[in-house]
Amino acid sequence: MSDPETSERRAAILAAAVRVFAREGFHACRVSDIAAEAQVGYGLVYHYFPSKEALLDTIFLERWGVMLDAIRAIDAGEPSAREKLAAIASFIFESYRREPDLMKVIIVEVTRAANSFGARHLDQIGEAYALIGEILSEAIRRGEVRAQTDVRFAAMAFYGVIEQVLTGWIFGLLPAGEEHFDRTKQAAIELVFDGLCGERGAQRRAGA
Amino acid sequence: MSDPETSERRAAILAAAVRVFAREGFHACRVSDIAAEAQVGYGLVYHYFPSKEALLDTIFLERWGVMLDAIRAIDAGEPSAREKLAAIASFIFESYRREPDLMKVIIVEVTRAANSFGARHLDQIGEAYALIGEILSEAIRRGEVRAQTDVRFAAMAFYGVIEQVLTGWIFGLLPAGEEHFDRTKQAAIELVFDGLCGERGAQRRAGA
Amino acid sequence: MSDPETSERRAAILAAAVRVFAREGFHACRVSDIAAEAQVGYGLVYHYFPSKEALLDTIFLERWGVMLDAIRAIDAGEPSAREKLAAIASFIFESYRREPDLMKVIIVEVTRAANSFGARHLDQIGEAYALIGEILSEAIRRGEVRAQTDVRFAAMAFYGVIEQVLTGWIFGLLPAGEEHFDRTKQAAIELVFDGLCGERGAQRRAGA
Amino acid sequence: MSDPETSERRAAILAAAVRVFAREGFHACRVSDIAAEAQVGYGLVYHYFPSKEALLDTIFLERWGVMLDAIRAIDAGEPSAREKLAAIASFIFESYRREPDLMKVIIVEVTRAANSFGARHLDQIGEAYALIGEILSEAIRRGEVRAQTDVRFAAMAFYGVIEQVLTGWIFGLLPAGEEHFDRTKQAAIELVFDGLCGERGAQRRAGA
DNA sequence: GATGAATGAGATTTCATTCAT
DNA sequence: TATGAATGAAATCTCATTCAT
Repeated sequence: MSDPETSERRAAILAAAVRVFAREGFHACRVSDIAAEAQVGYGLVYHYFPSKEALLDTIFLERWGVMLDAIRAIDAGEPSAREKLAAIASFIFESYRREPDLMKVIIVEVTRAANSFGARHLDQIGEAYALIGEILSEAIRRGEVRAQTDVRFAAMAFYGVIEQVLTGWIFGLLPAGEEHFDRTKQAAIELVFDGLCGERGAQRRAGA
Repeated sequence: MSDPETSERRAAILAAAVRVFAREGFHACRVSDIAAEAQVGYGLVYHYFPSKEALLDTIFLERWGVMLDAIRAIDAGEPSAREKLAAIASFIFESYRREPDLMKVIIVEVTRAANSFGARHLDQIGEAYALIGEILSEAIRRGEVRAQTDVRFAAMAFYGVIEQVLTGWIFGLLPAGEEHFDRTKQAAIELVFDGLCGERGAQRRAGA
Repeated sequence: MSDPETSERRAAILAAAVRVFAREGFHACRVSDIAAEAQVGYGLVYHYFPSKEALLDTIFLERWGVMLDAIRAIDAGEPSAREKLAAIASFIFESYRREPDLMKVIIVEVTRAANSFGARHLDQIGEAYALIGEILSEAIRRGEVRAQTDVRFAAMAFYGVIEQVLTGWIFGLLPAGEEHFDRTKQAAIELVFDGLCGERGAQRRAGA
Repeated sequence: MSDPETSERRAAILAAAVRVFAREGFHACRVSDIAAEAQVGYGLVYHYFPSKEALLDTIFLERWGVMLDAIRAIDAGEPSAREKLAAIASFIFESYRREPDLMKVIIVEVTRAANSFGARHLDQIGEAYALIGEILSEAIRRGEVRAQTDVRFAAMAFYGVIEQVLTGWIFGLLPAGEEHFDRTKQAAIELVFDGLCGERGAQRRAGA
């Protein structure tokens, strides 16, 4: 109860920070905006977090950790690489559907911020690519995926497709309604596995 | 010669801004850093540009315009969609090879900056996706690409793969030596057209 | 026992404040540092003292009162001015030997702090000079000290010598080991009474 | 002219800082008070000085350097130790007469500030004592001063007498009018050389 | 054109103090 | 008594921008 890590107010500040970072951007917003959004005095923000940066670090680390765990669980649970990647894409798209602000903050403020937070959390970011890469390596061994595939490239490409779709949603360049999530997830998997002109993959799925 | 748009000093300031934005980030750097990099007094920056933001706007608009022109030219010149997209990927990778700082700035500071420059230049950014989308629409009509493909999605996915590779180079997560540019370009096209498990595409190219 | 003035915790807080003020300085330290040093919650500091300033006021007033009492007792008890001043110097040096932190705080944070605590406690500080001055006035009447001596000046000079020695110890500019206390006390009295070149005084004492 | 070290505005800021530090104390005053006193925007303070602390450092170092130079010159120029110390006392008292605020700042905020500026400038402060100590060592060799004198102690005591007189003036505990400077200087030298009861020294001077 | 001194709004952060428990 | 979460005034410092030269 008195553990500061589980304080309700702390959680409220974190949630407010997500909304404010998403709405105004990390650099454009002020700590007092976050405090106001959380309906607390802004001194309390500094009671729980040493700095504005620490807020974003905490948000990212917590969420990214959840994603890494999810990827590991998927890797352990699903049978084929195709289903694994589909599950990963599902998880990320579902994350966006449920918490678009959080995903926006992670992508816009961390994942591409090569000069600040991205550089700081490179290990965490790279870990995601590595996990996806391992799934692909295994798929090559099983014959699921072409042998000559560059695993590292393919992992990044797969993640790039997903992140770009998210970016499209964030910017309003791609329709984001409920009905699109599933279709887009399917399309992403199809693209990565079968390509734009691969009838075989399409047929295989049609027959299934 | 006396056209302020073509002044040598102006160009030096712009080039310096690219280097400094790439090195330190737009928010972290100071106008005086840019002036120092350009070896001019920082008052001169304000002689040529109304604000720090205008520098980044200018950098982005100029370069993005060149890219849009290139895409249009490629669209007009190449025979097949595959070759068109290959040429576009080539152009972008080549741009990075020649001017990595410039591309880093565009991707990191503009293209994903949903709350600031990205939002400001959404029309320009969207135009690129639209052009790629048109290439794909045409390809569907010609039967080059599966009919059921969601063109908007596919355009973003294609660009997402490219941007992610660039991001990998920027972060040092992907090997960036000279020899990788071509191979990666090929892999990107192959992935998008043939997918990870499409032998047909690979064979087709092997036979060519 | 239940008198808040004599509470054990209160005393612990006061003692902790002395250590912390001595170690970090009044301005540089935080109330929570004092509470941590006293091993109490920092709310308790405010239970016993109305403010951080009140802590220093209490420390100073308490100790300075002890010193004034001691001076008065010495004045009443010792026969000659020389012995009186020697006893005063002894008392102060002894105070530093036993409680260097306390004396450091009094000198550094109060006695010379012309814009804050020094000004606030000017009456108390001046009282010490006045008492010493009275001893010297009496000594002049008795012929112990030169008639033309400016008593106020001499009192301050005497105290100045003592305080400077303490400052030297505080800063580590003067050797502060046990063996130096007595020697320094003698030297201070000799200097004030006999000066640097007065053999007579030295001889007189040697003969005694 | 354009040397920032000799800028008029910079000098105005420094002079204003002296007045404000003297009037309100280093900790109690705000940088904006200094800027207002100097009649400049407070950004300019940071144009010339990196921090509020740097202002005090600069003030101290500049002035203390002048004093050390003066002491060295006096050491080289005067014949006897008595005259040397008299000249040093003169110089310091004269400094206070001409620039009481400056001397107040140096004594109150630096020379006794064991936890902040005093500690930072200990070398400079100690150098003054060392120079005075050398004068006394030489005086012992020449027989001017008792052989058994502890030089380090005596140097600090001498300086302590002077500083205490200054403190008395600062606090208004000692009369500070023009006519007192000379008398006090004489008294300080007499005290240190002849002591409170040394007729010999007094006679010697009376006869001179 | 070119410079950099000058400005001041505004941001982060600290920490003495209050107060509910 | 005792605690420490909560508050917010206030301080330092940064830096984009202006402007006199």
